Amino acid sequence: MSVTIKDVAKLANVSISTVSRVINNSKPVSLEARKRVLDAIEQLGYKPNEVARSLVTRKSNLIGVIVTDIGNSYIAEMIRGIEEIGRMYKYDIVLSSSYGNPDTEKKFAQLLMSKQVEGIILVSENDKQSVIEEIKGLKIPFVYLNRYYDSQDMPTVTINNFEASQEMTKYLVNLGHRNILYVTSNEDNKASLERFKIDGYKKAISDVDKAEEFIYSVKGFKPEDGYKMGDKVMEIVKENNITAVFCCQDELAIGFINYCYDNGIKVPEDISVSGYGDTKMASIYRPRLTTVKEPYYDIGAVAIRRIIKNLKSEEKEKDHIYLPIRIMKRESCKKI
Amino acid sequence: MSVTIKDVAKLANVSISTVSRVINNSKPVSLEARKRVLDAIEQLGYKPNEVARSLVTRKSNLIGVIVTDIGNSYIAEMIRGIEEIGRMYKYDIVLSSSYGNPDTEKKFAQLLMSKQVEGIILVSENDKQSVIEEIKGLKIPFVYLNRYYDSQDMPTVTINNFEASQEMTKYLVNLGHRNILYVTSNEDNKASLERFKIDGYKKAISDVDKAEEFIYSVKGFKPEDGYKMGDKVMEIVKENNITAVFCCQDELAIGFINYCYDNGIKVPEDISVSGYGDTKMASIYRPRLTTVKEPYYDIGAVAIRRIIKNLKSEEKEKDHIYLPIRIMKRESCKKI
DNA sequence: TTGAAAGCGCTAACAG
DNA sequence: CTGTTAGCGCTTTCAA
Repeated sequence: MSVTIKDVAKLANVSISTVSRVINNSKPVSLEARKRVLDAIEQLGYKPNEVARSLVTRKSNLIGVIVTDIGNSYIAEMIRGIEEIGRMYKYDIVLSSSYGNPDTEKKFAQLLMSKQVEGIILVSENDKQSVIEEIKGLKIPFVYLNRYYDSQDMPTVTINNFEASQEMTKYLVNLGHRNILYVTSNEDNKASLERFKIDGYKKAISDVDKAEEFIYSVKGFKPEDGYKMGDKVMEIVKENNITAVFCCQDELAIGFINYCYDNGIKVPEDISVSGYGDTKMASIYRPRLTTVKEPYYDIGAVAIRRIIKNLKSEEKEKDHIYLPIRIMKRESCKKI
Repeated sequence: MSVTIKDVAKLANVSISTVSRVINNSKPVSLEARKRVLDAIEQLGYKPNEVARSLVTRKSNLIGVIVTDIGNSYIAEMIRGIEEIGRMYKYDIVLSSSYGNPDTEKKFAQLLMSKQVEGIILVSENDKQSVIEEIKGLKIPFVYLNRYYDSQDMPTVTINNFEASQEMTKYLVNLGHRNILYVTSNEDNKASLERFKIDGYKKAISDVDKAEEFIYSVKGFKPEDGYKMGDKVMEIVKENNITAVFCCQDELAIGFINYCYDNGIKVPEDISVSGYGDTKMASIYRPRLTTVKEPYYDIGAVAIRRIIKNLKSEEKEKDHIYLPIRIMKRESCKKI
């Protein structure tokens, strides 16, 4: 069997309490005893059993992370932030993928609870309030991350979508574009963040003479959806002399550029296209995608820092934390 | 505090042993008692404390996964496989990112041990034997996954790189290419899997009349590296009438195609380019990348299944498991 | 079929 | 400064 605190105590000729004390630096121990203990630990290769420790301290040093799908690069990026910062505070993360199913999200939350995780970060892509309620009921620190939907009075960390969208539109305007098509998705859902983005777009447009609003709504956020919308979008583009298409997500933008590529339409020569998110793809793809940088890594990092802070201080902070965005000026949008 | 087995026992008017028995179905319990217990559990919303359970059973139902960087899409894909299959067997995964540092890998292995993980999967990108030795010394089931380096007598799951490379080369030959440049990386390292891939390439070339070997070696595996090699590669291409470039990794291929894009060289019209891996990018990028599908999801899935099998049966299986590959015939390579 | 009791490995009073 | 002891919540003999 593996070596326990008892073995160390015996070898060092002290009681297990003393060993515990030196491991945790919880109480003064004579130099001499400490040395003997340390030697014994070294000699036996002793590692405290964290499970036993957790049982008594009720601290597992585990944070549960429930995500939709780690295959999404933006989620992977968030997890990087979560993991890296968590590590700094000696927290490990246990990962579960819900693949978007709210019931699975709930089930995982319960599962994680029974593993005694100290906090939960939920990266969701749906707007089911019931999941949030369930997790809130768990009475452990909790941060909710959702790229698509808004959740009232939830601890979360996001960007200011109104400003982000406005900024991007302004940038396009500065490039000389006047007829800019904003492609939105699921904007009918009241919880959708799209309403802020649309407002930001509208605001920017309304601030400019001779600029006109054009909004087109599609279903879905995937590259395929961006591809499929191609025909219709190009129709609108032609009818209205549109020179720039601002897509509400990078994936959509890339799908649309793929459509353009396949149909002999040159980006940005024939039309400028911008995205939103700055997923990994955006900078590797050609043409490099002009987009809004939503700082996924930082979002994850701040989320876990919040949880840890909460764990330490018991005091709740304000619910929303807004992180700054940046316009990534790349090749897919050109001056006209 | 949260409800414990005692509370359930009290409410159900039985001893805690009985409660334990019904939870675990470990011993017969009278129908009547069982019902009372079940009711009590229901009523109190009791969930067993897994930490306490682990302490006595020495089963944590946790598998430790150490990866280089979850930001690599192929690694994310492996993790998906690991997580999804692990879940089926009620295992949770705890994730650590080493960012390629061998010492960190070792440290995490120890950390995971103290959390009582039942097995470890290491997704590494270096060839440090010492890490493997360390983890082997932990005496828990362990699978080693490495896309770049070969590890003798390690439990692992891979593809047959010789065959994969041979297949791809054959495919290019069938497309009509005779002068095919194979771009390798780090081939000087004895542990590199490149030697198998190079051999596969050579074999395929030598099987064809009028086909000649061209091998170019670069440093690194990233898109940037693929980009940087562009000038030199195009020089070689021109000198030798090369019509196809077979890159040893997708990332390299994409970087190279980016170079081509930026320099007005059309792929596949001017030159065919193939990759290796079939990372997520390969099918989204334009032109869609012709490549070897290395089944990352399955690799992860099989890896954890091995661990679980091992846990159950104590018997060791053979060390290497080979998964089948596929040539993904897409747009970046054309017939000539 | 059931309950009492002994731990799993550790921390944290408490007494000295 | 140190040792003894009582648990943490649960599983598992052992007797009944």
